Amino acid sequence: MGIVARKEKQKQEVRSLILEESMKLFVEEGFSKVSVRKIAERVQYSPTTLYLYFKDKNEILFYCCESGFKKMLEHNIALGLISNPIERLHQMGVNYLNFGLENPEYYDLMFIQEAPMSALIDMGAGWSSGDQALEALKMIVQDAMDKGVLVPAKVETVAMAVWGMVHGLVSLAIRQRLDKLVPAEDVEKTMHESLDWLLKTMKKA
Amino acid sequence: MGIVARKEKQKQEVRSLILEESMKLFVEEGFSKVSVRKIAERVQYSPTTLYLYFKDKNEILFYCCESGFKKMLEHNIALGLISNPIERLHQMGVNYLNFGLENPEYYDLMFIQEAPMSALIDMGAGWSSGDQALEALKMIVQDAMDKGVLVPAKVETVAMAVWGMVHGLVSLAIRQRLDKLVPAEDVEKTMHESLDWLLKTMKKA
DNA sequence: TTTAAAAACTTAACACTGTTAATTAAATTT
DNA sequence: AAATTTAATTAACAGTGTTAAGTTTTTAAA
Repeated sequence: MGIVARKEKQKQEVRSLILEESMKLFVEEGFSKVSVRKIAERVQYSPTTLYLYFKDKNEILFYCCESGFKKMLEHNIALGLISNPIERLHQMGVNYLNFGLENPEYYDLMFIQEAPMSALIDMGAGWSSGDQALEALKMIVQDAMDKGVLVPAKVETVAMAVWGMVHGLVSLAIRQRLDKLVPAEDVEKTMHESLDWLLKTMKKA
Repeated sequence: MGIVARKEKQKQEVRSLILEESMKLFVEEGFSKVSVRKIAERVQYSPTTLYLYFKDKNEILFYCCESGFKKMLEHNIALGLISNPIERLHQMGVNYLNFGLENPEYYDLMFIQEAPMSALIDMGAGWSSGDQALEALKMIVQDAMDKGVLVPAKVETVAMAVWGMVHGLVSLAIRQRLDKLVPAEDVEKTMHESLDWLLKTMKKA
């Protein structure tokens, strides 16, 4: 069955091509400007052909999202080198803020838009990439408590608090809300100060 | 010039009618389902007539947003009764979480969507309702520091941290992300635990 | 009161959007 | 070479925000 394998490979190549061009498009022009027709034009196929490779637009966005998580995880590779769990958590937060601010379009897709989650439900799949990131967060929090540098509490509660805050900061910044609290030029700095404040505050005295 | 005044009043009545029906529509059917044509049908005008009363759809959404803030401020009236600033801050956070969870469509518009902020820029107006809410937050934080129940820090930093966290929790919940961290039935409870944790943690020992 | 001007509203249209059904073209198997 | 399967396309539906041009209604002036 060498021929059927080759066919399958070709199909995968077209899929990859569609995803690649989709991502280029939405990094260049922004999430809201991405349309099926524009993607189709880029890959030199008719718009309806995309539906032979993906269920719908949401599914395409879902896979773009996955690639965003891959990008994010790359940012966190060096994290393992930091032994102090509080410092590691801090750096993880810094990386999160930076990723969000540097890749607002990806961030939007990964954590704000509902399209990828709708696709997830339709596909009956799991949020594997996201779960991986959350697992890493919980591990660090657990580790910090085990080593006694954090006041004991339910791990999920603290993880949710930390994630909530960094996500809150990034999403408010992306959506032009934080510049209502401090001048636009101070937003990024103050975001980092807020994160510093949280970690200093939650650190066991 | 009683006649010109009456005309102006009539015009305001049509404006109000449009806004009322818009809000009904988007509370009933959700933000994403609201369209100019649907609003027009409800108010029994042609779609293009709405453009005689509002610059564009964003402007309509902006005013709906304003009414959302009014709703939110009502929730916070009883707040003045609480004298302990930490407790007041805590209750403010609880109100925020509840408002978001109970009025996801309004919350979406007020803090997640970019449409109202775009309208703001186009109109050259200020975010008066939002500013009012943020001012209240800053006041409480300042008060808490003055009374020595909070570790001293820059007010904006702490205010941003607190807002960031509650917004993060609500927006992640609304967008179906928090149920990836804890089971769906525990989301609301854990959100409140996270808030409790933050306030307990930041409280001066 | 009739006529001219101004205001209010509508129809038609443009340029988009995601998506489906029917159809044609290409590749593969018989 | 013919039949069958696969791949891709065209046409179309139902919807979106918005603008320009035309119509009706109301007001002001002659």
